[in-house]
Amino acid sequence: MSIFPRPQPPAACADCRLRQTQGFQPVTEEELACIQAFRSGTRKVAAGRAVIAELGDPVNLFTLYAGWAFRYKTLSDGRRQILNFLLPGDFIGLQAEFANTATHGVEALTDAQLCVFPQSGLWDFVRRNPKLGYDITWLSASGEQVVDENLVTVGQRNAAERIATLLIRLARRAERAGLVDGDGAFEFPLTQQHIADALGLSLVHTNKTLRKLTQLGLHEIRDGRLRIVKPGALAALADYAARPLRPQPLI
Amino acid sequence: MSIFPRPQPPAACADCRLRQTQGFQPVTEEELACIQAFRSGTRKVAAGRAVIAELGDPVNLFTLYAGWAFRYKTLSDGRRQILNFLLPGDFIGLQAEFANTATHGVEALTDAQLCVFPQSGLWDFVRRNPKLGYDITWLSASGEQVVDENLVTVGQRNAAERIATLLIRLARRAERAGLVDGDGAFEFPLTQQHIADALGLSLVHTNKTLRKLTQLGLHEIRDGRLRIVKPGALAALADYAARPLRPQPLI
DNA sequence: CGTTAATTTGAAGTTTATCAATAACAGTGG
DNA sequence: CCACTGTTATTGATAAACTTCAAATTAACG
Repeated sequence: MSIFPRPQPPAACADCRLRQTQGFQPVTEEELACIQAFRSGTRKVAAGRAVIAELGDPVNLFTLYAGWAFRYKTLSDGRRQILNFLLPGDFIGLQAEFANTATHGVEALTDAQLCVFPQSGLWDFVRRNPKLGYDITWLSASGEQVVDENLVTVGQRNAAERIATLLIRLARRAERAGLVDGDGAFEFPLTQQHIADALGLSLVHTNKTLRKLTQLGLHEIRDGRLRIVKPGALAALADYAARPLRPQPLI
Repeated sequence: MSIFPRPQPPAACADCRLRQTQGFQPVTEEELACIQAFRSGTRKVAAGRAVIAELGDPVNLFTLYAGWAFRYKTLSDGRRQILNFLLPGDFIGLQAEFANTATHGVEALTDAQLCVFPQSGLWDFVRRNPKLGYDITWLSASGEQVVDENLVTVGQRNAAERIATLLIRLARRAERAGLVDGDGAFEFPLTQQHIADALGLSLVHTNKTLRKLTQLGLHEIRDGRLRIVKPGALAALADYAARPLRPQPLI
């Protein structure tokens, strides 16, 4: 029995656990019905397995309901770049939808539960409910912002700054997703290899730098959980100006 | 008189020079009318001036009609990351729209001509014409793909590979935008500093690496124009698999 | 022309990668 | 419960890539 349960999405979207949190925008009854009608099912993906294969034609869109995942791209010689991490509520598969073929893979970082939507139904869904189409644009634009940030991090920051930036941003997003518990810690399923691949660093250098930050007392990783110990110091290192994360649409 | 004229957008969207090329998806009469009604004017921005200020509340969306621009973010100590380059037909300002405050700046790389749309009118525009809303999602998702690629480049490739990747991708996009002339060359307004800022390299190292590629005969930059001399060799260096660029929606 | 911006080059210094190995840990079957 | 096995984390040593500093050359422009 895991300490991090991964509940299956309920049959009725109205009972969605995520919608009961502050992290997501409210919807009308009618919108909820549209979303429910659009959803074709649910799926469980085990940790380490593909949600979307890096090559091949995707046929589904997903909303991550529980667990963690990440988007990545691989070069032909095996080098892998993690583009971003996905948390509950994130919408998956849009880029592929508009490229008609997957341009990146999505892998489950933990066991994950997903809501499934048929790719072929997207246009119809948007046509019937422009507001939800607008929400999808919102999600797409905000996904791009996350990647923008990551590009700045990888392009301009040194190793310590990169790690500080990653930790602090994940903590913010985990907070919005309601994953942070009473003592300020949250599940942190990334291995150092994931961190390295996300930040464009070697595994060894990632380890040494992470260790340095730990010894400075900036953060703690124990039992698969991360706690930010000195938010101010980490934020300074990351050149991070806190702005409140806004609730996001949930499809 | 410049060798690269920057025509002003015509009064009627029906006369749009861009729509006469193969690079963009066709629209119906009705859609064209919606776009025309959405457009609030045109604007000229001189090379080096801001299209969207990095801080502050943006009030407009734009389509780049002629000229080049780039999106960027700056850290508080001045380090700058160029997120991507913008070519004619690219839509500008979506991310800011959904963040309600600019999260990045957009600067004209050359003199630029733009079509202007009121930010506040976007929802109404989408509501009236879901198909065009869908197109905007398309543009947003495809913008994210470009940034995805750049993140892979900066995170995983070495200096020579980064430069090869940048040159080859810009050449592809320039081709789609109809900017490549008979002898396979196109306007290339980037300074080495821009290249460095886009690739996360120092100016000096960018110069030395660029020079090395030139001496290998892979490309030529002369009189502000770039010609790819050995596409195959450049593509191999960039681990680039050519896939035809699809026509994009044009708002 | 004269002035500023952009490019080019050499030399020295730092960061990060690579190599090689060990230690800690998690899960499995006996 | 323990040995076994594969994954993950840690550490030291060396090499390579890249940055920084400083300065000269070339190009662009009013």
